[in-house]
Amino acid sequence: MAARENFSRKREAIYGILCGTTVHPTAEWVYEALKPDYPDLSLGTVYRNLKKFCESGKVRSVGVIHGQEHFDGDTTKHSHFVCTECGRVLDIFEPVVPEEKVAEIERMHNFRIMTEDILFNGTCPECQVNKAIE
Amino acid sequence: MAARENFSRKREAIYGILCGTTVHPTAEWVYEALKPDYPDLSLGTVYRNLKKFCESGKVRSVGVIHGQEHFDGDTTKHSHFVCTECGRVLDIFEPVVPEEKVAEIERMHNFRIMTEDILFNGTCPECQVNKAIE
DNA sequence: CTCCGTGCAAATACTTTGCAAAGCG
DNA sequence: CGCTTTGCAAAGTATTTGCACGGAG
Repeated sequence: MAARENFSRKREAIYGILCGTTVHPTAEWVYEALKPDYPDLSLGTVYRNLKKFCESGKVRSVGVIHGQEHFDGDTTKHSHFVCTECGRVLDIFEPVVPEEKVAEIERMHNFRIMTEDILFNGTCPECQVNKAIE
Repeated sequence: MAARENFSRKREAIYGILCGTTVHPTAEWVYEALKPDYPDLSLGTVYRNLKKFCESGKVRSVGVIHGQEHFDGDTTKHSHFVCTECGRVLDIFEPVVPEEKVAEIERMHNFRIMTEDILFNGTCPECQVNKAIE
């Protein structure tokens, strides 16, 4: 490899790209996106770091969509929309579950709720247009 | 095999067990549960039928949890709670997302929303007790 | 005979892991 | 030097698929 680009350089890059995109990438996507700048990057490293980020809470998993896990560098509370046509994952920042509803469920079932994953499925604007054209 | 238990018998059994349990099983679980009664059942058949059920809408996927897809024979609208300790998946029948909220999001983003997957993560009553004991 | 459903095993797809080499302080 | 991070390739796990056979109409 070139010279001295080890240590956290790659890790930072992985984290950076996660925070700098809104596409909710897969490990593969991150790998491909970083390869030009880090030609010797390995997919295993991407997986390892993504896992680490999730465990430490710096990154959040959107869930497994079409067999691949998608990640999100934005850990603030928000929901997602998955287009069943193109597979795109989009953000929904409007709150959808009232706080008191969660508290109520915790009380009724005696659950301790830590996080919530809200996923809407349907057709995104672009794909609605495309379908209309065909 | 015994004699004449082919055709849709196994398919019915798979569907039946999905509707008759509340554990939100994986393919593997269904396979194990049915093996005593259908010793020649194959895992591939379970996967094939689960997929078919999901496509036809008779069964719903709860999502991939700990690397395995979980299914639900109850397709009425409800949410789920996943215990991060034991992995259990429990039902929440209280509505959590107000209808009008969904309509509002559809309008604002121009999405066409077909389904929603609501997943809460946390600790179930049993595991809270177990953790308290340790 | 034809079609559908199946068992079995091979093939995929995604992700994890062991190990030795290399970076940083 | 000791600890961390990585590349690489092998291993692992979950799921899908090809093919030939068996049962139903």
